[in-house]
Amino acid sequence: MNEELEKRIKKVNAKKFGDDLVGWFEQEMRDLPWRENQDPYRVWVSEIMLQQTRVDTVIPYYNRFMEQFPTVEALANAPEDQVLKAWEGLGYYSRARNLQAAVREVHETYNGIVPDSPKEIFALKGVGPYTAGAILSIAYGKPEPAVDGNVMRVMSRILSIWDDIAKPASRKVFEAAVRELIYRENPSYFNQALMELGAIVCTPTSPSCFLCPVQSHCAAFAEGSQQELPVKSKKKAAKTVELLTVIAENNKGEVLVTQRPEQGLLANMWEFPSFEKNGTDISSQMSEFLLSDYQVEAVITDEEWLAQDHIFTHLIWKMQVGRAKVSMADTALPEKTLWVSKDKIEKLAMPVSHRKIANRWSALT
DNA sequence: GAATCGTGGTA
DNA sequence: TTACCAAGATT
Repeated sequence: MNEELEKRIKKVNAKKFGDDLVGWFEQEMRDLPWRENQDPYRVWVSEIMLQQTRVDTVIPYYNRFMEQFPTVEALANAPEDQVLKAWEGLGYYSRARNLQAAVREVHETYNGIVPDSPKEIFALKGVGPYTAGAILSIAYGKPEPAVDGNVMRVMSRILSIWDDIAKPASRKVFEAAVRELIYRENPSYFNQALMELGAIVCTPTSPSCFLCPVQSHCAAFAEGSQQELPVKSKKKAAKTVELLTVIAENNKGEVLVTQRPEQGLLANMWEFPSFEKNGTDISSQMSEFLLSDYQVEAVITDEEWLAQDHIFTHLIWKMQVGRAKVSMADTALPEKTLWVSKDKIEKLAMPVSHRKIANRWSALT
């Protein structure tokens, strides 16, 4: 941290800043399910779900999840496919697998008690610097920084910090700043208030400075630079991949599905057989694919192909979905491949694009 | 340090 | 429509 910034931090009246911020939070905080109590497990689950995900999106998932897996023990003992299914639609599915792996470690190593030391919490799978600080402060009241995107935005304005917040190294600057300013009377509310302020008042575009409880402490407001902060570099555009996807039905009304590899994109999720398009003879590509990869003989039916896009952050799938009639192959299927009925396909965890395709297939009655 | 890893909402 | 955004972690 440079001396310039150190000087600005010293100039902030930390006591009054905390009083103003936490006082505002006590008045304005939203009534959210994970604020019901300070159960470390409940706090933990909420923080994992909230990673890169909006509050409104998380709420219904969180309520269902806590009903299904109310305790460390319940989640530790649950089948993994059930946990993944509970996560369906939330995205970043490694969060679900890492969470369960970490919960199992807490169950076995810590007798079901979420540890309260920075070193032990940080060592848990899926728990990084932000989440460790969030659990320590919110569940255990420890004065640890919890620096997320909100906190970087708010503090960049309060302290006029022009570091590029898209760069990983910048987080440390903000952690150091928060360490100096943290409200030791109530670290939990202080951290939550910084995030709440970022979500409600100190928004990315057109912040509502006129109703900000810490306006008088804000360097950016004083110099009129709140619209220019934080500095955030742009990310590169997503690549597009063209896929062919097949709804392959047998004569029992079942469809072929396969489970993705346990590493990488959409790990362990179920999907309809798909492959990268290579040319214009898509029907023949598809029957060759079914034969070579699944030992299934099929006739591509002569119906119109439907389009389904799947937009990721760094990737776009443009999918063309065809249907195939399989003359019942009693030969064994490859590993992690199944014939499933409409009832069964609902229970599998699928990414949104394939879930939409499944729903369209089911609607064909 | 840059790339990877989802999804739905919004300007 | 495009681009960006949202309580980040892992590789």
